[in-house]
Amino acid sequence: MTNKIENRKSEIIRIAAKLFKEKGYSAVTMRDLAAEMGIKAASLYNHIRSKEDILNTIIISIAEAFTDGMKLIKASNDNCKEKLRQIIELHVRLSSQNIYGMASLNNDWMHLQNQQEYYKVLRANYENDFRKILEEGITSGDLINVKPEVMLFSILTTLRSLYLWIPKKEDLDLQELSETLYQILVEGINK
Amino acid sequence: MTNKIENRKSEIIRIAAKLFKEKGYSAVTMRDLAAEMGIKAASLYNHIRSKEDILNTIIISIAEAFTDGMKLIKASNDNCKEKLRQIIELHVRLSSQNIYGMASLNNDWMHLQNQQEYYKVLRANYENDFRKILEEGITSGDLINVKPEVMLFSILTTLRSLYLWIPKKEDLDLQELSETLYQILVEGINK
DNA sequence: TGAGTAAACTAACAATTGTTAGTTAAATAA
DNA sequence: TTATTTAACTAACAATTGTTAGTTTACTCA
Repeated sequence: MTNKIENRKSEIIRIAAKLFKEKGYSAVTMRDLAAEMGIKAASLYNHIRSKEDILNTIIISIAEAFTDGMKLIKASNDNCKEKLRQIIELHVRLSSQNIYGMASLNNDWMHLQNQQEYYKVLRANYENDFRKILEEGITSGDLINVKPEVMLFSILTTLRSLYLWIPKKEDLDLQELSETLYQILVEGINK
Repeated sequence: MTNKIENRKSEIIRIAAKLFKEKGYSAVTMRDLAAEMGIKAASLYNHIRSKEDILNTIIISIAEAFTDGMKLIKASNDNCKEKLRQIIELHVRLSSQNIYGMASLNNDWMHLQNQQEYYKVLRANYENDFRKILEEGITSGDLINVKPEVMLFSILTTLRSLYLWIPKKEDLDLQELSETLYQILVEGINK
């Protein structure tokens, strides 16, 4: 059954993502990964094509999930601030579901070879969609008139770093986190 | 003269930091670095002790600069929001002065060996000082009553990622950037 | 001029890298 | 039972890694 192979492959990719988060893609050897799996390095190749193949799978699947999420938000008729709330929820959800993989997405995309250009297109499109939402908010008067590029940078880097922080809080309610982040990012911390 | 050695050593460290930013510490070989310097790999060792020595120098010097900056801010009698303004200015200044090195500080500290514990102490102290300033602001009623941990995470990750973004804007006035960031991070983007 | 030094070089090293080839043991399907 | 598949193994490879040893070139200063 292809199913069993896929399960084992998924397991390898999950463990690999964990190691990539701890040390970065380049510092993790196939022998490290194999040891963590309790097998020999050569055995990994029964399940995956190459080390880079693992990185491809990790990064592209998450990048496409963000693309899909943004597509839904874009298509809705909600106003700017409601869209921002949904973007925050999207990041909280995907980051909590891919705590390990988000590290590769943020820090190791430059080690992609075949898929690097595709990844960059997805990322650029995502940022453009995000920027447009902010610009609409400024135009409509919902948001303050500040350079949207700085807004985008500020909010997006916070959301992109969630993976570093979510696992530290076991008592964390994700919906509550989304709301707190909305408050801080959109309404500020000033009283 | 020690001066000439130091100059050449500084040059190596600067180029190394640039390469580390592009590919990460582990993916940069001593031959890559030498090629970028126009010399052979073995020649590097007339100036530096080891690859790790380069990383130590890059990371620790910046981490200590942040520690020094925070010490001054802590010691002042300014109120919470004024301290926040100064912290933002500190990050903008040090990030613009160390665009390459900030990447190592953020992403490659785990490859430190001798100095890793020292680095972690500096970082933990910095975060604690930052958190206390936020907690004082909440207590005094200057800031909204939201978990300081989430505030800290949100603001600090934005500031820590400045190095990714500052170089893209050549027309950027750093004082203006600090003010815009203060507005976004403290007062929010909601109108 | 001669001594000392800074900074490059060539050659080599032992260890580690990702990966392939071929084999074997156990589970599954006929 | 027999045949097939899954998933591990051993052994080895060519390339690359950080680093050392020893040498050479060119500049500085007494």
